[in-house]
Amino acid sequence: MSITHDDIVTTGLDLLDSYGFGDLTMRRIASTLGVQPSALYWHVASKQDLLRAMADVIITDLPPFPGGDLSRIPPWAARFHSLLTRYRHGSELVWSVLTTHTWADGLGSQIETGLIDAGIPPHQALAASRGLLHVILGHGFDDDNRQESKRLGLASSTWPNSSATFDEIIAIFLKGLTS
Amino acid sequence: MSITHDDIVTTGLDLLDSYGFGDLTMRRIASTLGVQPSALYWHVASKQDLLRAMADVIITDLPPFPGGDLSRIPPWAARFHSLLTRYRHGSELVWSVLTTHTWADGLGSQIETGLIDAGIPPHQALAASRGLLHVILGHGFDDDNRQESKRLGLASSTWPNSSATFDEIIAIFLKGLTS
DNA sequence: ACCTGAACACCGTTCAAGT
DNA sequence: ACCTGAACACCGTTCAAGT
Repeated sequence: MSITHDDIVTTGLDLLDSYGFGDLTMRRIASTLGVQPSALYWHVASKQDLLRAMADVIITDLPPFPGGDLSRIPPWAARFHSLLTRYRHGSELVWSVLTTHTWADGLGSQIETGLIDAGIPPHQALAASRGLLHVILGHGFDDDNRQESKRLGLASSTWPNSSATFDEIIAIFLKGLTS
Repeated sequence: MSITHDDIVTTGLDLLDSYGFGDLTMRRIASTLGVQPSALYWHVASKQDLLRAMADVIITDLPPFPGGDLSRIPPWAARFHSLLTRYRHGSELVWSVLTTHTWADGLGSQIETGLIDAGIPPHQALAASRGLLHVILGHGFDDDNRQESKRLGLASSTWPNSSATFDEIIAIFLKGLTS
């Protein structure tokens, strides 16, 4: 029986969870699937391509950015945050894909037009959309690394609940946008 | 004449500028210095160690976070941003060092106490300090990548002045903090 | 003290050849 | 159609040995 594209993506996400982003290699995916490394390239154009497909899976349940009503942004952001933290190193993966693809422009401009739709002046909407994305992804990435440090025993001092801190940051940002 | 620790750091920063973060390798640094790769390990414990030293150079002129007066934060943030963009891929480097070192805790808690000093409620100060760092580093990283895309000819549509957008984001964030 | 030489255990990717 | 085998051009790091 043949290996499928989905098998590769699923195995990639599994290994991301158990070994982390830095140790996610094509060769390891291949050997996990019991196949030669070169076999992957029949189903996948490159590692970048695979990472992009994995990121797509992680954020596949992200609802469209809510336009018109600013009060619906915090729950949307919280949802985004929870999707990112569902996989270990999920933020790092999504972030790395976002920065190397036009995907960022897609989501970024989606947020931007949503904000304009909600009455934010256009010259602020671009800045706000970038700030929002960076806060969300940066927080997730930061959480990933802190969790990693704890796992390695180099735990820094106690760290407050991440979701509460995240909500607080979003609240601050939104307040600045509307006042 | 011998190679020095500073030579390695300087060459590393040069190669970062001309080849980017992904192509910054120990072997390339060594060959640029006319030396064997293994020779670097007499002066430097590991690549991580070297990256940390490079990041230190990049942000060496960053003034301490201004406590007490919130109005001094925007120029401080702008200074930080300009230091990050002085080197190509400087944000990526600093960001990667920040997330793997206790350095983040150092700068993070410095910002946190500065905010408390300025009258921000303590339960907001932690969230705000993280948000501020993520906005600054995320923006720089994003700029790096956009510049890179332009350099490779895959330029997306025209992109407004980055510093103005950056200042706008900081302004939004501060307004949310004080209102 | 400082570097070379050689090795170890890896990478991503390509491509002819097999089935 | 799908995979193997073998190679190419790389990595970071270690360590005995040279000077």
